[in-house]
Amino acid sequence: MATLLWPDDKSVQGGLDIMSRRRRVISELANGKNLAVQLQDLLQNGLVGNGSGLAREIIHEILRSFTDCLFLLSSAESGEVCDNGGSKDSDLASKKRSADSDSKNRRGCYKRRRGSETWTELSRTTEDNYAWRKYGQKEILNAKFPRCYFRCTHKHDQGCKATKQVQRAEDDSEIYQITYIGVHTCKRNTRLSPQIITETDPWEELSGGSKPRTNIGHGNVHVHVHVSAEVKQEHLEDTLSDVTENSFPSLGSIFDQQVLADACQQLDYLDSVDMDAFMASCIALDGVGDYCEGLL
DNA sequence: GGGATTTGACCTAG
DNA sequence: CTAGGTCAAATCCC
Repeated sequence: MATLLWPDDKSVQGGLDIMSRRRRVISELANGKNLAVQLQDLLQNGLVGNGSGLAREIIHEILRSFTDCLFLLSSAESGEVCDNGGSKDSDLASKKRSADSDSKNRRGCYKRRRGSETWTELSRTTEDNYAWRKYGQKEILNAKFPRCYFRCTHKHDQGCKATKQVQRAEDDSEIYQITYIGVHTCKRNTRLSPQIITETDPWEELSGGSKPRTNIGHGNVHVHVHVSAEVKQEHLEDTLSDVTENSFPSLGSIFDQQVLADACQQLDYLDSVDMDAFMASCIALDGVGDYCEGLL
């Protein structure tokens, strides 16, 4: 599914026309469907050799495909183009050069970006398959832990406006609430192959320390409905409700939440999955793709 | 030396 | 007025 070429920043920010968007959605869905079929074949033949790793890669691509489709569809619905921050200088160097009056007066000039392209995940890891650069940390009122602010590493070289905020959950400090704001418009070459979720202490990483600074991820499934194996079912259901009811209101009816929940859970438990159930999940996801395609 | 992080200042939205 | 989001100089680290 690496076949989807993300447009450059301008084309996204300027808004894709309906036909382009439609073509991309169809392309993504077709790709997802093909991958689901590949996965089905793979599973029918048994996961011998490195089949398990391959299956995992295919799964991640399928999930990413649906994620991208949802983004395309949701932004088409709302008609919004998140051009926030457009008033900001995008060129750090020129900002420095223009110095003094101008740049200093503009410091802090920004628009808050919380809009329809915002969603929240609960996860035991702060990592995902993107490269993030931390740009701030704030103590939040009545919050036990500070909130950390990340922007895409490619903000300047590719104009990617994606940001995320990471905050430890109050009640369960093992869980991180990750709010993603904006869609990645950078090219996907920064993404790594999916990897296994690790048990490292992400907060230690956030707070500095000797670990690598670039948050290039482990397999924190990049789908709105990410579920790490340890997150409880109610978290999953909350997230699903949030996604379908708030982020994609008119898409909500497409998804049988339980079907998706089961599917996602099965995908995360690949190692110990019941193959029949897993196959059913793949078919369910494939069905979602068919349904979307039918709508277009 | 260059890229990433830290952190106080700055600014806006509510 | 204040909480929260961002900037950017200083600092860290490879």
